[in-house]
Amino acid sequence: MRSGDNRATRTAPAADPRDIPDATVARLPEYLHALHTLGEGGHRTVSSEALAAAAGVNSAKLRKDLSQLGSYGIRGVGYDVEVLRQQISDVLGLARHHSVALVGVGHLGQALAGYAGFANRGFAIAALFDVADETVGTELGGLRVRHLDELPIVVTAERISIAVIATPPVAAQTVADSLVKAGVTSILNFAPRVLDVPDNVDVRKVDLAVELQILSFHEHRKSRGADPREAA
Amino acid sequence: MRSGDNRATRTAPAADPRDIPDATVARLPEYLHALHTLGEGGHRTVSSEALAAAAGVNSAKLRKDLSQLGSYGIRGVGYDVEVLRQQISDVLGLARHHSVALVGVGHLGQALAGYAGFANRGFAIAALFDVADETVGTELGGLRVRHLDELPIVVTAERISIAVIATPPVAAQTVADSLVKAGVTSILNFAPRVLDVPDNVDVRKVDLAVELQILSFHEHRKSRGADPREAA
DNA sequence: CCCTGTGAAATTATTCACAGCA
DNA sequence: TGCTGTGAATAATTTCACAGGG
Repeated sequence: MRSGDNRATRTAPAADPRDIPDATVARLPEYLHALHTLGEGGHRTVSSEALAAAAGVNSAKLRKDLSQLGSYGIRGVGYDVEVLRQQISDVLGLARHHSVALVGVGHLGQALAGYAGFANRGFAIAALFDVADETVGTELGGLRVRHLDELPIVVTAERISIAVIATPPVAAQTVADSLVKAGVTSILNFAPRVLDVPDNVDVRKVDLAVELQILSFHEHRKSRGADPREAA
Repeated sequence: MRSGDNRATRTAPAADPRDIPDATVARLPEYLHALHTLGEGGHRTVSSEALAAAAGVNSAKLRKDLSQLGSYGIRGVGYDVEVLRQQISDVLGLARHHSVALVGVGHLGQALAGYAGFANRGFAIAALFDVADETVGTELGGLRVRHLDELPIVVTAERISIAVIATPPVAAQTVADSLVKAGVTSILNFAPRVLDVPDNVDVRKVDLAVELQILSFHEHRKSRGADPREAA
Protein backbone atom coordinates (compact mmCIF):
# COMPACT_ATOMS: atom_id res chain seq x y z
CA MET A 1 0.00 0.00 0.00
CA ARG A 2 1.03 3.60 -0.54
CA SER A 3 2.35 5.00 2.65
CA GLY A 4 2.83 8.45 3.99
CA ASP A 5 0.40 10.23 1.72
CA ASN A 6 -2.48 10.87 4.03
CA ARG A 7 -0.81 13.68 5.75
CA ALA A 8 -4.21 15.04 6.65
CA THR A 9 -4.12 13.29 9.99
CA ARG A 10 -1.77 15.66 11.65
CA THR A 11 -3.44 16.56 14.87
CA ALA A 12 -6.71 14.83 14.17
CA PRO A 13 -8.29 13.32 17.28
CA ALA A 14 -8.77 10.03 15.54
CA ALA A 15 -7.53 8.56 12.28
CA ASP A 16 -9.81 7.98 9.35
CA PRO A 17 -11.84 4.94 10.32
CA ARG A 18 -11.33 3.51 6.86
CA ASP A 19 -7.68 2.98 7.60
CA ILE A 20 -8.08 0.95 10.76
CA PRO A 21 -7.27 -2.71 10.08
CA ASP A 22 -9.97 -5.28 10.74
CA ALA A 23 -7.79 -7.14 13.18
CA THR A 24 -7.45 -3.99 15.24
CA VAL A 25 -11.15 -3.20 15.11
CA ALA A 26 -11.91 -6.67 16.40
CA ARG A 27 -9.75 -6.04 19.44
CA LEU A 28 -10.94 -2.55 20.31
CA PRO A 29 -14.01 -3.82 22.16
CA GLU A 30 -11.75 -5.94 24.33
CA TYR A 31 -9.62 -2.97 25.21
CA LEU A 32 -12.71 -0.97 25.96
CA HIS A 33 -13.93 -3.63 28.30
CA ALA A 34 -10.58 -3.84 30.06
CA LEU A 35 -10.53 -0.07 30.45
CA HIS A 36 -13.97 -0.14 31.93
CA THR A 37 -12.85 -2.64 34.51
CA LEU A 38 -9.71 -0.66 35.29
CA GLY A 39 -11.70 2.53 35.62
CA GLU A 40 -14.03 0.93 38.11
CA GLY A 41 -11.01 -0.23 40.04
CA GLY A 42 -9.95 3.37 40.44
CA HIS A 43 -7.05 3.46 38.02
CA ARG A 44 -6.52 6.83 36.36
CA THR A 45 -3.78 5.74 34.02
CA VAL A 46 -2.56 2.44 32.69
CA SER A 47 0.56 1.29 30.89
CA SER A 48 0.40 -0.60 27.63
CA GLU A 49 1.84 -3.54 29.48
CA ALA A 50 -0.92 -3.59 32.08
CA LEU A 51 -3.74 -2.93 29.65
CA ALA A 52 -2.44 -5.59 27.31
CA ALA A 53 -2.38 -8.10 30.13
CA ALA A 54 -5.93 -7.21 31.09
CA ALA A 55 -7.09 -7.68 27.53
CA GLY A 56 -5.09 -10.83 26.95
CA VAL A 57 -2.78 -9.59 24.19
CA ASN A 58 0.86 -8.59 24.08
CA SER A 59 1.85 -5.04 24.64
CA ALA A 60 3.46 -4.34 21.27
CA LYS A 61 0.24 -5.30 19.56
CA LEU A 62 -1.75 -3.13 21.90
CA ARG A 63 0.43 -0.08 21.25
CA LYS A 64 0.30 -0.66 17.52
CA ASP A 65 -3.46 -0.95 17.66
CA LEU A 66 -3.86 2.22 19.67
CA SER A 67 -1.51 4.11 17.41
CA GLN A 68 -3.85 3.27 14.54
CA LEU A 69 -6.51 5.41 16.01
CA GLY A 70 -4.23 8.33 16.67
CA SER A 71 -4.35 7.87 20.37
CA TYR A 72 -1.79 9.71 22.34
CA GLY A 73 -0.52 8.10 25.47
CA ILE A 74 1.90 9.82 27.78
CA ARG A 75 5.46 8.63 27.47
CA GLY A 76 6.90 7.45 30.70
CA VAL A 77 3.40 7.13 32.16
CA GLY A 78 0.89 5.30 30.04
CA TYR A 79 -2.63 6.07 28.89
CA ASP A 80 -5.30 8.07 30.65
CA VAL A 81 -8.00 5.50 31.25
CA GLU A 82 -10.91 7.86 30.77
CA VAL A 83 -9.52 9.58 27.69
CA LEU A 84 -8.69 6.32 26.01
CA ARG A 85 -12.07 4.90 26.82
CA GLN A 86 -13.71 7.88 25.22
CA GLN A 87 -11.50 7.65 22.18
CA ILE A 88 -12.23 3.99 21.53
CA SER A 89 -15.93 4.59 22.07
CA ASP A 90 -15.82 7.32 19.47
CA VAL A 91 -14.02 5.22 16.92
CA LEU A 92 -16.44 2.36 17.41
CA GLY A 93 -19.36 4.71 17.02
CA LEU A 94 -20.70 3.90 20.44
CA ALA A 95 -21.44 7.52 21.26
CA ARG A 96 -24.46 7.20 19.11
CA HIS A 97 -27.17 5.09 20.63
CA HIS A 98 -27.99 2.02 18.55
CA SER A 99 -31.42 0.55 18.20
CA VAL A 100 -31.34 -3.10 17.35
CA ALA A 101 -34.02 -5.36 15.91
CA LEU A 102 -34.05 -8.97 16.99
CA VAL A 103 -35.69 -11.48 14.70
CA GLY A 104 -36.50 -14.91 16.06
CA VAL A 105 -37.58 -15.17 19.64
CA GLY A 106 -36.83 -18.81 20.33
CA HIS A 107 -34.58 -19.95 23.13
CA LEU A 108 -31.56 -18.19 21.79
CA GLY A 109 -33.50 -15.08 20.89
CA GLN A 110 -34.90 -14.86 24.37
CA ALA A 111 -31.47 -15.20 25.84
CA LEU A 112 -30.18 -12.46 23.57
CA ALA A 113 -33.10 -10.19 24.36
CA GLY A 114 -32.30 -10.46 28.02
CA TYR A 115 -28.54 -10.26 27.64
CA ALA A 116 -27.33 -7.55 29.95
CA GLY A 117 -24.19 -7.04 27.94
CA PHE A 118 -26.13 -5.40 25.15
CA ALA A 119 -27.94 -2.76 27.12
CA ASN A 120 -24.81 -2.11 29.16
CA ARG A 121 -22.82 -1.23 26.15
CA GLY A 122 -25.15 1.06 24.30
CA PHE A 123 -27.24 -1.35 22.32
CA ALA A 124 -30.95 -1.30 22.99
CA ILE A 125 -33.16 -3.97 21.57
CA ALA A 126 -35.91 -1.84 20.07
CA ALA A 127 -38.07 -4.43 18.37
CA LEU A 128 -38.69 -8.16 18.53
CA PHE A 129 -40.11 -10.24 15.71
CA ASP A 130 -41.26 -13.80 15.31
CA VAL A 131 -43.85 -15.77 13.39
CA ALA A 132 -45.06 -18.36 15.90
CA ASP A 133 -48.62 -17.72 17.07
CA GLU A 134 -47.73 -18.57 20.64
CA THR A 135 -44.88 -16.10 20.68
CA VAL A 136 -46.26 -13.11 18.81
CA GLY A 137 -48.01 -10.78 21.19
CA THR A 138 -46.18 -11.94 24.29
CA GLU A 139 -44.01 -9.53 26.21
CA LEU A 140 -40.30 -9.89 26.74
CA GLY A 141 -38.29 -7.36 28.66
CA GLY A 142 -41.03 -4.80 28.28
CA LEU A 143 -41.30 -5.25 24.54
CA ARG A 144 -44.18 -6.84 22.73
CA VAL A 145 -43.14 -9.47 20.19
CA ARG A 146 -44.43 -8.41 16.79
CA HIS A 147 -45.24 -10.49 13.80
CA LEU A 148 -42.59 -10.64 11.11
CA ASP A 149 -45.02 -8.96 8.74
CA GLU A 150 -44.63 -5.75 10.70
CA LEU A 151 -40.87 -5.76 10.24
CA PRO A 152 -40.68 -3.44 7.24
CA ILE A 153 -42.85 -0.77 8.81
CA VAL A 154 -41.26 -0.87 12.23
CA VAL A 155 -37.65 -1.06 11.09
CA THR A 156 -38.16 1.79 8.66
CA ALA A 157 -40.08 3.93 11.10
CA GLU A 158 -37.57 3.50 13.89
CA ARG A 159 -34.63 3.87 11.53
CA ILE A 160 -33.09 0.67 12.80
CA SER A 161 -29.81 -0.10 11.09
CA ILE A 162 -28.56 -3.10 13.06
CA ALA A 163 -30.39 -6.40 13.34
CA VAL A 164 -29.80 -9.76 14.95
CA ILE A 165 -31.07 -12.91 13.24
CA ALA A 166 -31.77 -15.78 15.62
CA THR A 167 -34.22 -17.70 13.50
CA PRO A 168 -34.00 -21.28 12.28
CA PRO A 169 -31.59 -21.49 9.34
CA VAL A 170 -34.31 -22.01 6.79
CA ALA A 171 -35.84 -18.60 7.51
CA ALA A 172 -32.62 -16.64 7.72
CA GLN A 173 -32.21 -15.57 4.09
CA THR A 174 -35.79 -14.41 3.77
CA VAL A 175 -35.48 -12.43 6.95
CA ALA A 176 -32.22 -10.92 5.78
CA ASP A 177 -33.79 -9.85 2.49
CA SER A 178 -36.60 -8.21 4.36
CA LEU A 179 -34.22 -6.45 6.75
CA VAL A 180 -32.08 -5.14 3.93
CA LYS A 181 -35.09 -3.86 2.06
CA ALA A 182 -36.19 -2.03 5.19
CA GLY A 183 -32.85 -0.28 5.45
CA VAL A 184 -30.77 -2.40 7.80
CA THR A 185 -27.07 -2.25 6.96
CA SER A 186 -25.51 -4.46 9.64
CA ILE A 187 -26.59 -7.96 10.56
CA LEU A 188 -25.43 -10.26 13.30
CA ASN A 189 -26.39 -13.74 12.17
CA PHE A 190 -26.75 -16.66 14.56
CA ALA A 191 -28.37 -18.93 12.01
CA PRO A 192 -25.95 -21.43 10.49
CA ARG A 193 -26.56 -20.22 6.97
CA VAL A 194 -24.50 -18.16 4.57
CA LEU A 195 -26.42 -14.97 3.89
CA ASP A 196 -26.48 -13.32 0.54
CA VAL A 197 -26.66 -9.55 0.95
CA PRO A 198 -25.62 -6.45 -1.02
CA ASP A 199 -22.08 -5.14 -0.67
CA ASN A 200 -23.08 -2.22 1.48
CA VAL A 201 -24.45 -4.52 4.16
CA ASP A 202 -22.12 -6.00 6.76
CA VAL A 203 -22.80 -9.42 8.13
CA ARG A 204 -21.09 -11.04 11.07
CA LYS A 205 -21.83 -14.64 11.76
CA VAL A 206 -21.71 -16.44 15.06
CA ASP A 207 -22.07 -20.18 14.81
CA LEU A 208 -21.98 -21.90 18.14
CA ALA A 209 -21.39 -25.34 16.69
CA VAL A 210 -18.48 -24.08 14.62
CA GLU A 211 -16.72 -22.95 17.76
CA LEU A 212 -17.07 -26.39 19.27
CA GLN A 213 -15.78 -28.00 16.12
CA ILE A 214 -12.70 -25.83 16.24
CA LEU A 215 -12.13 -26.90 19.82
CA SER A 216 -12.65 -30.49 18.74
CA PHE A 217 -9.83 -30.10 16.26
CA HIS A 218 -7.48 -28.94 18.98
CA GLU A 219 -8.56 -31.79 21.25
CA HIS A 220 -7.87 -34.20 18.48
CA ARG A 221 -4.49 -32.65 17.85
CA LYS A 222 -3.60 -32.80 21.52
CA SER A 223 -4.55 -36.42 21.89
CA ARG A 224 -2.39 -37.27 18.87
CA GLY A 225 0.39 -35.54 20.72
CA ALA A 226 3.05 -38.11 20.18
CA ASP A 227 5.44 -35.21 20.30
CA PRO A 228 5.24 -33.56 23.71
CA ARG A 229 7.50 -30.68 22.75
CA GLU A 230 4.67 -29.30 20.63
CA ALA A 231 3.91 -25.79 21.80
CA ALA A 232 7.38 -24.52 21.00
CA MET B 1 9.48 -25.10 14.68
CA ARG B 2 11.54 -28.01 13.36
CA SER B 3 9.92 -29.63 10.41
CA GLY B 4 10.24 -32.91 8.69
CA ASP B 5 11.03 -35.15 11.61
CA ASN B 6 7.78 -36.96 12.04
CA ARG B 7 8.07 -39.13 9.04
CA ALA B 8 5.38 -41.43 10.35
CA THR B 9 2.81 -39.83 8.05
CA ARG B 10 3.94 -41.39 4.82
CA THR B 11 0.84 -42.13 2.88
CA ALA B 12 -1.46 -40.99 5.63
CA PRO B 13 -4.93 -39.97 4.44
CA ALA B 14 -4.65 -36.61 6.13
CA ALA B 15 -1.72 -34.34 6.91
CA ASP B 16 -0.34 -33.89 10.36
CA PRO B 17 -2.91 -31.80 12.19
CA ARG B 18 -0.17 -29.69 13.66
CA ASP B 19 0.59 -28.27 10.26
CA ILE B 20 -2.88 -27.01 9.40
CA PRO B 21 -3.06 -23.23 9.74
CA ASP B 22 -5.56 -21.78 12.18
CA ALA B 23 -7.28 -19.81 9.48
CA THR B 24 -7.94 -23.01 7.61
CA VAL B 25 -9.17 -24.86 10.67
CA ALA B 26 -11.65 -22.09 11.34
CA ARG B 27 -13.14 -22.58 7.90
CA LEU B 28 -13.32 -26.36 7.84
CA PRO B 29 -16.59 -26.47 9.79
CA GLU B 30 -18.14 -24.16 7.19
CA TYR B 31 -17.07 -26.45 4.39
CA LEU B 32 -18.40 -29.40 6.29
CA HIS B 33 -21.74 -27.72 6.67
CA ALA B 34 -21.89 -26.81 3.01
CA LEU B 35 -21.03 -30.39 2.06
CA HIS B 36 -23.77 -31.67 4.29
CA THR B 37 -26.28 -29.46 2.52
CA LEU B 38 -24.99 -30.46 -0.90
CA GLY B 39 -25.13 -34.13 0.05
CA GLU B 40 -28.74 -33.82 1.10
CA GLY B 41 -29.44 -32.14 -2.22
CA GLY B 42 -28.25 -35.25 -3.99
CA HIS B 43 -24.93 -33.97 -5.28
CA ARG B 44 -22.27 -36.65 -5.58
CA THR B 45 -19.44 -34.35 -6.57
CA VAL B 46 -18.83 -30.65 -6.30
CA SER B 47 -16.32 -28.26 -7.84
CA SER B 48 -14.18 -25.95 -5.75
CA GLU B 49 -16.08 -23.07 -7.31
CA ALA B 50 -19.47 -24.37 -6.23
CA LEU B 51 -18.38 -25.44 -2.78
CA ALA B 52 -16.66 -22.13 -2.22
CA ALA B 53 -19.81 -20.28 -3.18
CA ALA B 54 -21.85 -22.40 -0.80
CA ALA B 55 -19.44 -21.68 2.01
CA GLY B 56 -19.08 -18.00 1.21
CA VAL B 57 -15.37 -17.92 0.36
CA ASN B 58 -13.44 -17.71 -2.88
CA SER B 59 -12.41 -20.81 -4.69
CA ALA B 60 -8.64 -20.32 -4.53
CA LYS B 61 -8.83 -20.14 -0.79
CA LEU B 62 -10.97 -23.21 -0.63
CA ARG B 63 -8.57 -25.23 -2.76
CA LYS B 64 -5.61 -24.08 -0.73
CA ASP B 65 -7.42 -25.03 2.46
CA LEU B 66 -8.31 -28.48 1.22
CA SER B 67 -4.82 -29.08 -0.05
CA GLN B 68 -3.61 -28.51 3.51
CA LEU B 69 -5.33 -31.63 4.65
CA GLY B 70 -4.02 -33.75 1.86
CA SER B 71 -7.37 -34.05 0.23
CA TYR B 72 -7.40 -35.29 -3.29
CA GLY B 73 -10.05 -33.94 -5.59
CA ILE B 74 -10.45 -35.18 -9.12
CA ARG B 75 -9.08 -32.88 -11.77
CA GLY B 76 -11.60 -31.93 -14.34
CA VAL B 77 -14.41 -33.01 -12.02
CA GLY B 78 -14.21 -31.73 -8.47
CA TYR B 79 -14.49 -33.35 -5.08
CA ASP B 80 -16.48 -36.36 -4.04
CA VAL B 81 -18.92 -34.93 -1.54
CA GLU B 82 -19.02 -37.95 0.72
CA VAL B 83 -15.29 -38.57 0.72
CA LEU B 84 -14.50 -34.97 1.46
CA ARG B 85 -17.07 -34.85 4.21
CA GLN B 86 -15.48 -37.85 5.84
CA GLN B 87 -12.03 -36.39 5.48
CA ILE B 88 -12.90 -33.08 7.09
CA SER B 89 -14.75 -34.87 9.88
CA ASP B 90 -11.65 -36.92 10.57
CA VAL B 91 -9.36 -33.95 10.67
CA LEU B 92 -11.68 -32.11 13.01
CA GLY B 93 -11.85 -35.12 15.26
CA LEU B 94 -15.59 -35.41 14.90
CA ALA B 95 -15.50 -39.16 14.48
CA ARG B 96 -15.03 -39.39 18.17
CA HIS B 97 -18.11 -38.53 20.14
CA HIS B 98 -17.60 -35.52 22.41
CA SER B 99 -19.19 -35.11 25.80
CA VAL B 100 -19.54 -31.50 26.79
CA ALA B 101 -20.14 -29.94 30.18
CA LEU B 102 -22.18 -26.76 30.34
CA VAL B 103 -21.67 -24.51 33.31
CA GLY B 104 -24.21 -21.78 33.98
CA VAL B 105 -27.82 -22.54 33.21
CA GLY B 106 -29.19 -19.03 32.88
CA HIS B 107 -31.00 -17.81 29.81
CA LEU B 108 -28.04 -18.29 27.55
CA GLY B 109 -27.13 -21.62 29.09
CA GLN B 110 -30.64 -22.91 28.55
CA ALA B 111 -30.56 -21.81 24.96
CA LEU B 112 -27.23 -23.56 24.48
CA ALA B 113 -28.45 -26.72 26.18
CA GLY B 114 -31.30 -26.91 23.77
CA TYR B 115 -29.35 -25.88 20.71
CA ALA B 116 -29.99 -28.47 18.04
CA GLY B 117 -26.78 -27.62 16.24
CA PHE B 118 -24.73 -29.23 18.98
CA ALA B 119 -26.38 -32.61 19.09
CA ASN B 120 -26.59 -32.65 15.30
CA ARG B 121 -22.91 -32.33 14.90
CA GLY B 122 -21.63 -34.84 17.38
CA PHE B 123 -21.54 -32.84 20.56
CA ALA B 124 -23.66 -34.13 23.39
CA ILE B 125 -24.17 -32.04 26.45
CA ALA B 126 -23.40 -34.58 29.14
CA ALA B 127 -23.65 -32.49 32.28
CA LEU B 128 -25.18 -29.23 33.42
CA PHE B 129 -24.01 -27.19 36.39
CA ASP B 130 -25.25 -24.12 38.20
CA VAL B 131 -25.29 -22.74 41.72
CA ALA B 132 -28.74 -21.15 42.00
CA ASP B 133 -31.04 -23.04 44.36
CA GLU B 134 -33.97 -22.62 42.02
CA THR B 135 -32.04 -24.08 39.11
CA VAL B 136 -30.12 -26.94 40.67
CA GLY B 137 -32.20 -30.10 40.58
CA THR B 138 -34.42 -29.03 37.72
CA GLU B 139 -34.40 -30.98 34.49
CA LEU B 140 -33.40 -29.65 31.12
CA GLY B 141 -33.40 -31.74 28.01
CA GLY B 142 -33.46 -34.90 30.07
CA LEU B 143 -30.51 -33.87 32.21
CA ARG B 144 -30.65 -32.91 35.86
CA VAL B 145 -28.87 -29.67 36.65
CA ARG B 146 -26.19 -30.42 39.22
CA HIS B 147 -24.60 -28.15 41.74
CA LEU B 148 -21.24 -26.71 40.80
CA ASP B 149 -19.73 -28.59 43.74
CA GLU B 150 -20.24 -31.82 41.87
CA LEU B 151 -18.28 -30.59 38.89
CA PRO B 152 -14.93 -32.15 39.76
CA ILE B 153 -16.37 -35.59 40.37
CA VAL B 154 -18.65 -35.66 37.37
CA VAL B 155 -16.22 -34.18 34.87
CA THR B 156 -13.49 -36.53 35.98
CA ALA B 157 -15.73 -39.57 36.05
CA GLU B 158 -17.20 -38.91 32.62
CA ARG B 159 -13.83 -37.95 31.16
CA ILE B 160 -15.25 -34.73 29.82
CA SER B 161 -12.64 -32.70 27.98
CA ILE B 162 -14.72 -29.88 26.49
CA ALA B 163 -16.74 -27.40 28.52
CA VAL B 164 -18.89 -24.37 27.85
CA ILE B 165 -18.92 -21.50 30.33
CA ALA B 166 -22.13 -19.48 30.30
CA THR B 167 -21.92 -18.03 33.78
CA PRO B 168 -21.89 -14.39 34.83
CA PRO B 169 -18.43 -12.92 34.26
CA VAL B 170 -17.55 -12.80 37.92
CA ALA B 171 -17.76 -16.58 38.23
CA ALA B 172 -15.99 -17.46 35.01
CA GLN B 173 -12.41 -17.67 36.24
CA THR B 174 -13.27 -19.79 39.25
CA VAL B 175 -15.25 -22.13 37.07
CA ALA B 176 -12.41 -22.31 34.58
CA ASP B 177 -9.95 -23.19 37.32
CA SER B 178 -12.21 -25.92 38.52
CA LEU B 179 -12.72 -27.29 35.01
CA VAL B 180 -9.02 -27.34 34.32
CA LYS B 181 -8.30 -29.10 37.56
CA ALA B 182 -10.88 -31.73 36.64
CA GLY B 183 -9.14 -32.38 33.35
CA VAL B 184 -10.95 -30.22 30.82
CA THR B 185 -8.62 -29.09 28.03
CA SER B 186 -10.94 -27.05 25.79
CA ILE B 187 -13.24 -24.27 26.90
CA LEU B 188 -15.80 -22.26 25.00
CA ASN B 189 -16.29 -19.11 27.01
CA PHE B 190 -19.37 -16.93 26.69
CA ALA B 191 -18.58 -14.83 29.73
CA PRO B 192 -17.02 -11.48 28.84
CA ARG B 193 -13.90 -12.13 30.84
CA VAL B 194 -10.34 -12.98 29.91
CA LEU B 195 -9.60 -16.42 31.28
CA ASP B 196 -6.25 -17.37 32.66
CA VAL B 197 -5.53 -21.03 31.92
CA PRO B 198 -2.47 -23.24 31.45
CA ASP B 199 -0.89 -23.45 28.02
CA ASN B 200 -2.24 -26.88 27.28
CA VAL B 201 -5.82 -25.64 27.57
CA ASP B 202 -7.50 -24.04 24.57
CA VAL B 203 -10.01 -21.30 25.11
CA ARG B 204 -12.31 -19.82 22.52
CA LYS B 205 -14.30 -16.79 23.47
CA VAL B 206 -17.61 -15.68 22.09
CA ASP B 207 -18.69 -12.25 23.21
CA LEU B 208 -22.03 -11.25 21.84
CA ALA B 209 -21.59 -7.60 22.68
CA VAL B 210 -18.22 -7.49 20.96
CA GLU B 211 -19.83 -8.60 17.74
CA LEU B 212 -22.30 -5.77 17.93
CA GLN B 213 -19.55 -3.29 18.65
CA ILE B 214 -17.70 -4.39 15.56
CA LEU B 215 -20.85 -3.87 13.54
CA SER B 216 -21.23 -0.50 15.16
CA PHE B 217 -17.80 0.45 13.89
CA HIS B 218 -18.79 -0.40 10.36
CA GLU B 219 -22.04 1.52 10.68
CA HIS B 220 -20.10 4.49 11.88
CA ARG B 221 -17.66 4.18 9.03
CA LYS B 222 -20.43 3.93 6.49
CA SER B 223 -22.21 6.99 7.76
CA ARG B 224 -18.99 8.96 7.61
CA GLY B 225 -18.69 8.01 3.98
CA ALA B 226 -17.92 11.48 2.73
CA ASP B 227 -15.53 10.00 0.25
CA PRO B 228 -17.32 7.67 -2.13
CA ARG B 229 -14.09 6.40 -3.67
CA GLU B 230 -13.45 4.64 -0.39
CA ALA B 231 -11.63 1.44 -1.14
CA ALA B 232 -8.88 3.19 -3.14
C1' DC C 1 -10.84 -28.80 -21.97
C1' DC C 2 -12.17 -28.40 -17.24
C1' DC C 3 -10.86 -28.10 -12.74
C1' DT C 4 -7.44 -29.25 -9.08
C1' DG C 5 -3.16 -28.35 -6.70
C1' DT C 6 0.37 -25.20 -5.87
C1' DG C 7 4.45 -22.18 -6.48
C1' DA C 8 5.02 -17.28 -6.40
C1' DA C 9 3.38 -12.61 -5.50
C1' DA C 10 0.73 -9.58 -2.84
C1' DT C 11 -1.38 -8.33 1.17
C1' DT C 12 -2.18 -8.28 6.00
C1' DA C 13 -0.88 -9.03 10.71
C1' DT C 14 2.42 -9.61 14.44
C1' DT C 15 6.60 -8.94 16.80
C1' DC C 16 10.97 -6.78 17.55
C1' DA C 17 13.71 -3.22 19.02
C1' DC C 18 14.77 1.31 19.81
C1' DA C 19 14.57 6.53 19.18
C1' DG C 20 12.75 10.06 21.64
C1' DC C 21 9.57 12.55 24.74
C1' DA C 22 7.59 13.37 29.50
C1' DT D 1 14.37 6.78 33.65
C1' DG D 2 10.03 4.56 31.93
C1' DC D 3 7.05 4.02 28.58
C1' DT D 4 4.99 5.33 24.14
C1' DG D 5 5.00 5.35 19.13
C1' DT D 6 6.77 3.36 15.14
C1' DG D 7 9.96 1.92 11.46
C1' DA D 8 11.79 -2.43 10.06
C1' DA D 9 11.79 -7.48 10.23
C1' DT D 10 9.16 -11.48 10.36
C1' DA D 11 5.27 -14.37 9.95
C1' DA D 12 0.76 -15.60 8.38
C1' DT D 13 -2.83 -15.37 5.07
C1' DT D 14 -4.89 -14.45 0.77
C1' DT D 15 -4.88 -14.10 -4.02
C1' DC D 16 -3.03 -14.86 -8.57
C1' DA D 17 -2.11 -17.54 -12.36
C1' DC D 18 -0.95 -21.54 -14.52
C1' DA D 19 1.11 -26.35 -15.06
C1' DG D 20 -0.64 -30.61 -15.58
C1' DG D 21 -3.74 -34.67 -14.76
C1' DG D 22 -8.37 -36.82 -15.84
